[in-house]
Amino acid sequence: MKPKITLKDIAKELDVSISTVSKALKNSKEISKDTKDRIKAFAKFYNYRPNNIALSLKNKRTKNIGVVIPDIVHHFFTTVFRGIEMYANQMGYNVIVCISDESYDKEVINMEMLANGSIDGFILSLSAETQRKNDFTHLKELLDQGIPIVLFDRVAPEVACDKVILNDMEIARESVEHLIEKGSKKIALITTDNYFNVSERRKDGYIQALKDNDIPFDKNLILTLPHDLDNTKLITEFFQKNEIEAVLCVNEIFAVQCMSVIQQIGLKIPEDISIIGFTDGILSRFSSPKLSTVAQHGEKMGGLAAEMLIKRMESTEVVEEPFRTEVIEATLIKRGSTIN
Amino acid sequence: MKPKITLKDIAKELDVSISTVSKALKNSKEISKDTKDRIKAFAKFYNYRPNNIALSLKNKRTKNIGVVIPDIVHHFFTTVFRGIEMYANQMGYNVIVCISDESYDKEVINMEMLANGSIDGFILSLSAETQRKNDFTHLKELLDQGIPIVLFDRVAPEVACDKVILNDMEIARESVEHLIEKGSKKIALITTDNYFNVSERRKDGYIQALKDNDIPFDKNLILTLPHDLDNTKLITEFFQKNEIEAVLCVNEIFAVQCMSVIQQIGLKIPEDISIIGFTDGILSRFSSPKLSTVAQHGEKMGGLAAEMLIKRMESTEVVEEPFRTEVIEATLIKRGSTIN
DNA sequence: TATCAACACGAAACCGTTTTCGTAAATTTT
DNA sequence: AAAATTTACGAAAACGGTTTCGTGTTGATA
Repeated sequence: MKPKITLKDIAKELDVSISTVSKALKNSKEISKDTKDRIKAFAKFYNYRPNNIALSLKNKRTKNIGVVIPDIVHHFFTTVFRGIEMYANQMGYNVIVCISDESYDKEVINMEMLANGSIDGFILSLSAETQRKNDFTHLKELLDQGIPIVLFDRVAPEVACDKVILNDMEIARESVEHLIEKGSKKIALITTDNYFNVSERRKDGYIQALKDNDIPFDKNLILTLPHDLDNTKLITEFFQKNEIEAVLCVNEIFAVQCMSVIQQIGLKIPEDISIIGFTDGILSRFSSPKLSTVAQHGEKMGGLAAEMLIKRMESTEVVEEPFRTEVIEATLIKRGSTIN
Repeated sequence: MKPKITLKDIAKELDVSISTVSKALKNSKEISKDTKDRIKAFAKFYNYRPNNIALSLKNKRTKNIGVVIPDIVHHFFTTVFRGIEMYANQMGYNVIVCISDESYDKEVINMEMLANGSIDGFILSLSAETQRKNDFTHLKELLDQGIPIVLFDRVAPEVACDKVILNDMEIARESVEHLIEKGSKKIALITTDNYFNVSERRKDGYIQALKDNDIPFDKNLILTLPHDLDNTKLITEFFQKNEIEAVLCVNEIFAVQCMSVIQQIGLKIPEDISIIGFTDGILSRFSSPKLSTVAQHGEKMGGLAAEMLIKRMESTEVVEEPFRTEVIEATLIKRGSTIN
């Protein structure tokens, strides 16, 4: 076992001072070529690398980004994370991940933990509970301490910081328009009450599309499901009770569950019922028929969030730039569940 | 903006020494109750929290774990990561993630980066390229420096460290046995050449099961596919060329692609052909019929890896414990793709 | 009353860097 | 030859903590 070598070790070994070693390795012209060569050779031989922790303490920056997401076993968050990691890595940053597990407390505790020097800034998506409580004091305090935050997807207007969101309402409207174009009038929305603002924005888009096309809004055509469970029974009842020609689901799991139920009932997709989901994950790509879905471009979103954060962290401007909210344009991918 | 407060700030303000403040906050009995109360009140009021970086430098431990995985947009790795994060968090550790993207260079660079003080230990799964090159000097060097490593799933015998693996061969054998029990003899294996040792172990199990049941091994019944692409054409050809009664796929994507092709051809699952996949992800749970699959218990694996790592990191034994290789028992989940 | 322990605190070292400043010695300028 | 400048390096402070080791002041003991 050969433990890491420090400047002090080199200094002692070569009988020079620590400062000389430090300067020599940084190629300072204060040091003679001779000495520099000796020191560099020695350092190289023993594979010297400066200690990140010491550097962090000295420089008051860690080159670490804290990422707090509600869940990692979830295609959308996974892709966003990938985007963050790739951009951050490229810029020489490391990423510390905490999973809030949709819990307010975990979100708060994790962020406070990391905020005490471990990271230079945060990227996060609010937990369900945080949205429900509408309590953002933890974020505000961090911002107050001068720690930059970028919020993505599940954001809150109450928090003054940079944000990256999806044009949820727009794309939901566009999706419903697509269904209407295919001749459907009785269009259902299957949604969740978990992700307040995102779901809300999608619902608004759904309603807007109906309005624009003079289709009366029927609240019975909206089904609100608990998240991620097996909702087969509820969905079956829903389809038996209502004559439905098309469905917009706020995620791909609901969508494939719908498809299953519909096919079970003996109806054909897309001939009898068309379906559109959200999240272009593997479920959408490998279902049969393939699911028309809203691609949320998670990687792009993550990349942009990281870019905004790093830009702010590295900014030397005395007067700070105003906060921006960037909108990622979602794409409706038309596949077999809406077209033949 | 109120910047973080330090011991020095408190000391100056209350006109005591830094050491007194430090001791008071740690409830040292060296300090009088009076002074302690004053200091604690002040610290509480200004929300004092010790700086993690300073602590790390002093204690020579960061309470950070480095996790290096080939890919995050992948159900299995995601669940393992979740297991790691949960256990680590509970034990007061944070997790720094790097994605090697199946690249040897990224794996090496990321690990060297983190090894210079940022983390106390690693949990990793080898990148495809690393396995191909069979070069583990980067791991050996880190171990040599006294940095503990736990390898999971994609491991290498050449590296002397703790490991957590799946009983791949056993469960593959068991899966094929299940297919044989259902009356199948012409059993195909659809595999990938990417993950050398894991795939190899599964293949061994497949062959073993055939041998145990006196079924001749036919190399034409093994289809090797490139990873994660749309292999519909290759699969279709494969099924047209060979009379197949059952299939074992080394992941769930191949399995649902198979199911698609088979249903397209007009055959019934499981009546005409049975299918078993690996990875109990959403694809398996939401396909129709539901896919029989090998649950790899990723969370458990991650939790165990984290437990082994933390145990070793926190061990104060002078003479180190011998390295262990723990085996996670996979479970074959029987669903509609093999039974009615 | 001299001795001694207990008490309550401060000084300083240390973790591993960077960086400012000071200063002998060598070299150049006048 | 004296003065000024350059060269090449070291001492020390700083980042924010912890911890060891004094030390002056009490109060108790002999």
